[in-house]
Amino acid sequence: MPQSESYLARKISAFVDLAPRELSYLADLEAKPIRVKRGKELVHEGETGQRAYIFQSGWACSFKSLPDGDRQIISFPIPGDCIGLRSMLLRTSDHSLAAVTDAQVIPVEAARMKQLFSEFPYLGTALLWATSRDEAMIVEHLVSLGRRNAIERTAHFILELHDRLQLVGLAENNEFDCPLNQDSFADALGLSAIHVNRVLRQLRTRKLATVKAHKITIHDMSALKNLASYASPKESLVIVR
Amino acid sequence: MPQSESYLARKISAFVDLAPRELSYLADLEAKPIRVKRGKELVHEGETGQRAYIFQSGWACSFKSLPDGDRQIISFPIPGDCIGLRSMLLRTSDHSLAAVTDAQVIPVEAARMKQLFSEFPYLGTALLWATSRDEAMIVEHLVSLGRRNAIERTAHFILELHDRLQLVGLAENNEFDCPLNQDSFADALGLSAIHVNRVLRQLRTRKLATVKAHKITIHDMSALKNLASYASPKESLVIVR
DNA sequence: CGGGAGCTTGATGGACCTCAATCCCTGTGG
DNA sequence: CCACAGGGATTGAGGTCCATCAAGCTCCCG
Repeated sequence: MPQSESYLARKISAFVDLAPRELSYLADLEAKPIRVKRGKELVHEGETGQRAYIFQSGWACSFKSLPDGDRQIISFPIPGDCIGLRSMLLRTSDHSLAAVTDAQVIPVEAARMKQLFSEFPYLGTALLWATSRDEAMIVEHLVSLGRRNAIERTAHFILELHDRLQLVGLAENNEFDCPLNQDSFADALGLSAIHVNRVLRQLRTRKLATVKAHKITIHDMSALKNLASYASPKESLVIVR
Repeated sequence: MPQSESYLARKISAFVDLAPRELSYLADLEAKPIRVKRGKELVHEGETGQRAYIFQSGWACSFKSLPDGDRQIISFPIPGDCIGLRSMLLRTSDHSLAAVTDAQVIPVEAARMKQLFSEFPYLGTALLWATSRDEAMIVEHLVSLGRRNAIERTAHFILELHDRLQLVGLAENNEFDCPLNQDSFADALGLSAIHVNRVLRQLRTRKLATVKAHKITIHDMSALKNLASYASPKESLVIVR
């Protein structure tokens, strides 16, 4: 998308007002995205030499692999997300990061990030806030895996995707593009792909949501939220300038 | 434990050298702990007005409750842990925090924390690093819930507890005190208490570990690690002073 | 000595996995 | 235009893991 404002700026601006200087610094930072092919592994688990990534277009997934070949997907970064801010403090990455679709990303070196925090502390705080929000979603994901059954878990996941995409303007009329196949769903939800299929069919049959052909449509938002016991995140940044 | 140095200082010092000024600031910060009774809920989900807590003694648990009464435990804060640093940026807390045993904690107001970060940035970074480490463990917990079966999950959990306690000197000879009952295990591991019981019996029978009467003993560390596909965290702080 | 919380064990059933086969769609080369 | 291949989606059958229900047990503490 050709745009005057990045997805990240849009996301942050939904909650706090950035000064023109901050916006232009951000625009400068995001000026030269790197193109990444679908399937490319940006970060490999255990790798050293951290950098953060700001996603401008495309989807990715962060995951951990187990010895038996299984993998658990932690989250799906989407445009506007800033990945790896936390693990910049750790010597080695605790998870892998791969592009799900062709994507454009901004790699941000640790030194650059330090500069951002010292020169634009409020912008830095806003970034931290945005990533804290993502961490909170990881916790919610953990709750899903621990205490929700397959259909609740799937419903919750769909609603979460919807809210995240809506925040950056990539969802409209309870509908959004989604490049994830049923294997990806399975690896995120801790289910088998086959069972994901059955669950999706059930959601379709019950006229709650349709997942197919790279597009997800939510037919009955309130029933779906009810099924998943889903509460929309309504946080806002608490630190004042 | 009567001590000249706090658990938090000990944990941080295991990885980075703090200056005497930083250590004394920390000691000052931790001078007046609050006593908390077993079962006391320090933070309630959805509550506003955040503060952080540094644990000096006792165990706690952070968890989220579901409408049907189930709960999922996110983590068990132990002495030396700093809780709620992340959620200080969010208006409302995304989870509850309750004391599992009688405990002593240091509540830290947002203003105080800001002061710490501006006056002792390196100490602040070290704190962030320590909490990042905890976040990484939450991710590992998520992987357990998604992709490990009951016995692997339980083994992994025990090993994680062991490593965390060892780091602050609360585990010796593959043995440590643990106030958690089987219900707590169940709520953390996403299992029923009954199944936890069977799994623990199996661990005992297979001479891997014994969990009983507030004490956990690991009999065969390498076999247990192998079963859980557990890798000890070996991070260190990457930012230099 | 009584009560209660937590632990233990058995039996049954359901949710979800695994294996296997078929089908559909899309892209590719002849 | 068609044949073909391959990834993904779909459906069925059978088995496993773990939840649930129900009951007794043990230990601690008043």
